[in-house]
Amino acid sequence: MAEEKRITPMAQDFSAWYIDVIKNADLMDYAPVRGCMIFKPAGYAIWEAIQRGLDSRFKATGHENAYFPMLIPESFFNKEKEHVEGFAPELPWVTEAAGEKLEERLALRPTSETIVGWAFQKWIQSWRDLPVLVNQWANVFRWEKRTLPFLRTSEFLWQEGHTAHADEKEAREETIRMLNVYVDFVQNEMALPVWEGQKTPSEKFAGAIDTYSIEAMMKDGKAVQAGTSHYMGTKFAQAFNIQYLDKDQTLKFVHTTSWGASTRLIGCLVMAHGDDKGLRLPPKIAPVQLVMIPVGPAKLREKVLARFDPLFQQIKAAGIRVKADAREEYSPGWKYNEYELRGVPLRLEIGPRDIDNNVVIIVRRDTGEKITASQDGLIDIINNLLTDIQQNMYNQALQFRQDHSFEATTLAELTDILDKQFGFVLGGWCGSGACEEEVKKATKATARNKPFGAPKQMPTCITCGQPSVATVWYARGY
RNA sequence: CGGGGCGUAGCUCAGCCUGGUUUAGAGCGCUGCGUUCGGGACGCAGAGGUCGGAGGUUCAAAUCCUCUCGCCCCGACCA
Repeated sequence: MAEEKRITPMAQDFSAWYIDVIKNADLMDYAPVRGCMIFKPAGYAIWEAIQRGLDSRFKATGHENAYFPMLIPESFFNKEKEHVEGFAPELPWVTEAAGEKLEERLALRPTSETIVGWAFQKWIQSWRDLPVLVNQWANVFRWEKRTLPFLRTSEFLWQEGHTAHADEKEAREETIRMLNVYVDFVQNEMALPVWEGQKTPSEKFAGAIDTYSIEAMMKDGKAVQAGTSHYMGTKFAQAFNIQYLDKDQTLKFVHTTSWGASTRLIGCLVMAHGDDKGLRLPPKIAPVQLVMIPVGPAKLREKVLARFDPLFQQIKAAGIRVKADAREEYSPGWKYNEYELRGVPLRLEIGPRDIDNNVVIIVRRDTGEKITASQDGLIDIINNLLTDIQQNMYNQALQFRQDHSFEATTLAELTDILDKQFGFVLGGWCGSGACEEEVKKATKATARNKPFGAPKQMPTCITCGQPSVATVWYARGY
């Protein structure tokens, strides 16, 4: 028997499990530079699916794609104090080109507020120029001390939306609109429930007035910020002098927003849906939704393929992302394991007996259930199954989140819950940074966000017992 | 940047402590041929290494010493 690809059980070592899954599912490879990674085709295909889902939503809300340069002059960062303090420590620099030292060194962008601000200043003169609604798909660099594939890498891919508006009201509406776009995408396509809410001041984006996030729960109970949306007020407008002449004939600063989601969504997908057999992809995201595998003895192979091929064409023509794997050098059993590892939602087997009975065998990745399905009306059966898997995966993730959501009224309770059960803990917060800091020191958990529509209002601060100004989710995060 | 682990075949590693029968090995993978094929098949024959790099010790270094580069995991910092 051949050596099996082995995945460390999730319960034994979650980190090892994660690395095993992404390696065995062939999503990535390590790169020669520390903290950088190669997106292999299977991993990049997931990113493309995410891009499609988000991009169509951005277009539908009136945004256009643009592209700004990756190199940003150092002086740009010094124009906004909080921004530079937030990002300076993790910037890689270009200091030399064509064999000569540069007069001003250039940062590899960690985000593009500065260079977008510079451009907006040139583009905006009149109230008629507003709003400006652009998005870019790009790579950015943040030299983090510690890296983890997809979740935290020195270079990552993302989209960043940047908008400029005439007033605060409009800009704030945009901020929440885009937050809701992320909610819609992640919940409906990635089958992941999230808590949308506002970040506490200490967790804000460097340079923002208000930061909002969506927080998803991984299977180790940790939180991942899966998307963010920021209201910048006029901070960047003042830093880059983005002013317009309003209808009342006075010069005014624009109000800007930015919002982003990155390739860490792929890590979310793995950690929130995966199991000990490997990846599980929700059908709407899965690059391959159905894999077809012919089975049976070699002498009957022609008979099988004679039905297999037209069936494949029929399924493909119906718009289902189907892959046929009729390779003879791998046994069916090997293929079953391989595609389970890769997270393909449905597997279809067809052999001589099935052909005689006018059926196929369909196996669900989410439940492992084997279904004998008639070849007549097969397309409807597949489509219904895909819909059902999508819903089931969401329900499973929601159930998991409910099972790992708690509430605490004291720091001792919070510590106890996080140590014994892991998950998200709802608690009150008095508004002081010191209390947040204390929670962090005691539990390594942070205030993830102040959720909209919290399940319950917690009246007193978990740390100091004073009346709370907000109810927050506390959790350890990635 | 601290702590730990590790660099030997494409991959996972053994060999190192105690230097010399090792002509550097194993399993998987890879190539060729044949047999198999309903849950990770098998036989036979092959290809593949300046033992991460640089110095040093020695008659002799994958093995001992020094330096260096890099990777992974765990902490402090972050999407």
